[in-house]
Amino acid sequence: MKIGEVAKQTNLSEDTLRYYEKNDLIGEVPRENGIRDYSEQNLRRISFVKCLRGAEVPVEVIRKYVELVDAGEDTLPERIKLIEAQREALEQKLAEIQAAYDKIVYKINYYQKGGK
Amino acid sequence: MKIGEVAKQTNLSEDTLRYYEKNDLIGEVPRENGIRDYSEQNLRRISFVKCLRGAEVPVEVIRKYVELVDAGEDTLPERIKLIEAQREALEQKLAEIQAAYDKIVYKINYYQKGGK
DNA sequence: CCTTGACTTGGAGTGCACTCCAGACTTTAT
DNA sequence: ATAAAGTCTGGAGTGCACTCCAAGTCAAGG
Repeated sequence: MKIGEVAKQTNLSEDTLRYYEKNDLIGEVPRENGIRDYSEQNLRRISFVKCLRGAEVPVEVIRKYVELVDAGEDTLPERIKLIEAQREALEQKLAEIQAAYDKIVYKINYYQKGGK
Repeated sequence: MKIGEVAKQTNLSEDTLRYYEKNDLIGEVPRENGIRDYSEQNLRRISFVKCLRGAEVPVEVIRKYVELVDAGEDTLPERIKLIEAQREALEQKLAEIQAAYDKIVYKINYYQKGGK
């Protein structure tokens, strides 16, 4: 699948896809006459990356993670460590967003009851 | 309360506090001989701003909001509109982070059961 | 054959939210 | 009185994650 199609389907820009590739987030992308022809592999990784990026996991963290994956099985403990750290970070971010959300909902109710 | 103290208590840097002020996020800050002496008002607003920023609500949105607040009561409908939009944005972000979180937890379990 | 459109690269530019700094002033402690 | 610690301003610098661009290649249609 060529880059235009992938961009359309994932809702990522072509530039972003190239940027991810250049930063080793999606591994090797096969070419035909120099033109990218994304594999299923690539597509799965793109969707994984997109998901993590949606939660603002930094590019550098994702890069580190896929590097470990590609380095083979003996990186498992390290991978788990990395991913646990991210889990905690996400948990905290969830809590923070929830807090802001609550504050906002409270304000809406307050307003609608005719508060100052 | 002087800036150093505020910084310590809020865990924001002094630079960040000055930056927020310059960008009209916390309103007027009284001075004594040119030195900031934050009021209770100021402190409450700082904590509000900090909360929203923790959820990555853009500075510009917060600025707009406090501008409306300071403009008086007839901005209420507009305020509610703004805040509702943010509520939706936060809801979506919550969902995205939850999705990433789930994917990550899944991977951890997978790994710990001895997956590839 | 020639144009059109999708694709390539490397590198520069953008926007956001800080973050740091120089040089000056004040307040506090000795 | 003087040194040290805290604060001030304006402006420059940073890091991240894109985003845009120029100049070129390639394949398909008229």
